[in-house]
Amino acid sequence: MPAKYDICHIMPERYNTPSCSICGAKEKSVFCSLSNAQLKEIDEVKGGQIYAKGETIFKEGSYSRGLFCVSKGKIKLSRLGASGREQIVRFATVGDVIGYNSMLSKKPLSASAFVIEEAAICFIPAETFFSMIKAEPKFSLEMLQLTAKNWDTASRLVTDMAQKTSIQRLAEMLLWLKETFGLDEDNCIDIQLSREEIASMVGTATEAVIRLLRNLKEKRLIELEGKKIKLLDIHGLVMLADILD
Amino acid sequence: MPAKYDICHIMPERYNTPSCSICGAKEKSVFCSLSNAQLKEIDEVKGGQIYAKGETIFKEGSYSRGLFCVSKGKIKLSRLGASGREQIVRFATVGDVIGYNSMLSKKPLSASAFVIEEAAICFIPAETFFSMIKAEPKFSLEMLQLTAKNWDTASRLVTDMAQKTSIQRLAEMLLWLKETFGLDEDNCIDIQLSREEIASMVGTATEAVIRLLRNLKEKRLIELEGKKIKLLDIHGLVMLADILD
DNA sequence: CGTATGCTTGAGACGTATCAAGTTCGGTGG
DNA sequence: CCACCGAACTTGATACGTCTCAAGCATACG
Repeated sequence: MPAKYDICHIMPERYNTPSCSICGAKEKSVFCSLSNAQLKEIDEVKGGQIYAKGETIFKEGSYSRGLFCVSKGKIKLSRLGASGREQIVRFATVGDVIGYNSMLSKKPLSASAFVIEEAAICFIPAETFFSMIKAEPKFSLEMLQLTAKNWDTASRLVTDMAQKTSIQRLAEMLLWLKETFGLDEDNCIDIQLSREEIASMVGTATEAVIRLLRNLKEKRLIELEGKKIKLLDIHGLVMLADILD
Repeated sequence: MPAKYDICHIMPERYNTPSCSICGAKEKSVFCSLSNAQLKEIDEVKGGQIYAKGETIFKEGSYSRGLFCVSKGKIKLSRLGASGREQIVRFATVGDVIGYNSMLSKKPLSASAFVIEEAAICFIPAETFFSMIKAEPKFSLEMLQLTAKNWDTASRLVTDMAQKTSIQRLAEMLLWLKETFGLDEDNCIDIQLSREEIASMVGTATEAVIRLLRNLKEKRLIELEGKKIKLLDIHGLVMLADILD
């Protein structure tokens, strides 16, 4: 894991932070309901930061006194299981906010955030967040809907993890990655993950992932070329993931 | 599954609903931050209902245009996996609110709610809820913290389901039940679940649960007497669940 | 060019699901 | 109150899936 800079969260701008009002992430994020004046207010207090691939944005167990907004890049959120194995619980990309859970509960962060693809991330202090909540009910609602959606996704994951076989989970995860990061012009999932990282999503061993990927390839559902995964038959993957055949 | 009454949610009072201001659930719930005037407002629009053991409060796939507040009783929230197997994702008891996720996202309910122990439940319409959010930022925050906590719990469950062996998951679930429902004077978990229901939590077959419970008994961590489960060695259960030995 | 890292393959052991009996429990009606 | 019935629970045997370990192979990088 290369960690080129050692960085803490409260930071001078190394990155020339774009104003929230022109940030591409705005429209896709919970902040879209805020007024320009309120966005200006955030601009004045936020910290911006560029993170290289592999860097840590925050670590499970520490505290967050604010929220991170992803302006660019791809992030994985994972936690350490009891045996020390990594479990990826969520991904974040442009427009997503992360790290707010700990700020809300005032409890330690329950997951770590690592950069998968170079990222630009802004940090908004808790006080600013809370004052927005007070001032703008629409924003409250937006945040509520977001957390509700997250808990929904997570509880769906619980069912999947508990009931599906590993190949079904793998199929499911590929579809999830497709939803989150999209496909490139070749129908390949637009993110590069190691087999180990895929294993940490599926909840299995890397060896198993390799065998299962080959299995999917033999079933002509996917095509493999290094780390690139091309989806040949999305419907087939859905069928497999849901035992609908 | 006895279903003595066929009931829809929008309901005349069959149950003499207690006023929110004197309801035992209030202090333990998100509503504690509301003023007496606001509670009165809820009183005027809410519907109250008694549910017998086994009854359905709402079903996965349908829509909720409000939120249910548990005034009394014990509820399980479960969803159907792809193979049609039940997966319990959460429990609710006095002071908990359920069914709000669908109201917020305007998407179908992602879980069903069944009564485990006779329950009294109030229904608060979405419009009232939203007006409270607008009027009372403290309440917004309370709700946010709640949904955040739920998503946290769920994501912890994901890791557990993916990584732990079934006996560890069982130990974990017993501890979870203890936290949720407490112990009676005999150190028995204060809820009666069938082996099948335990299986739906742990994510395994009922036969496996039986064998695993016996295993825990042989390890002198629990004692069994019918459906009652006595916890002999809580620390031991924690150790087992976390592989810390 | 050599070393490290990630990837791939194989063989064996373990855990868990499944199927097929039995047994006990709880409620109902005679 | 007892006998009966169905549901829930328990047990055993077997098969399958998956993890682990061990080794070999490809790839990336200095």
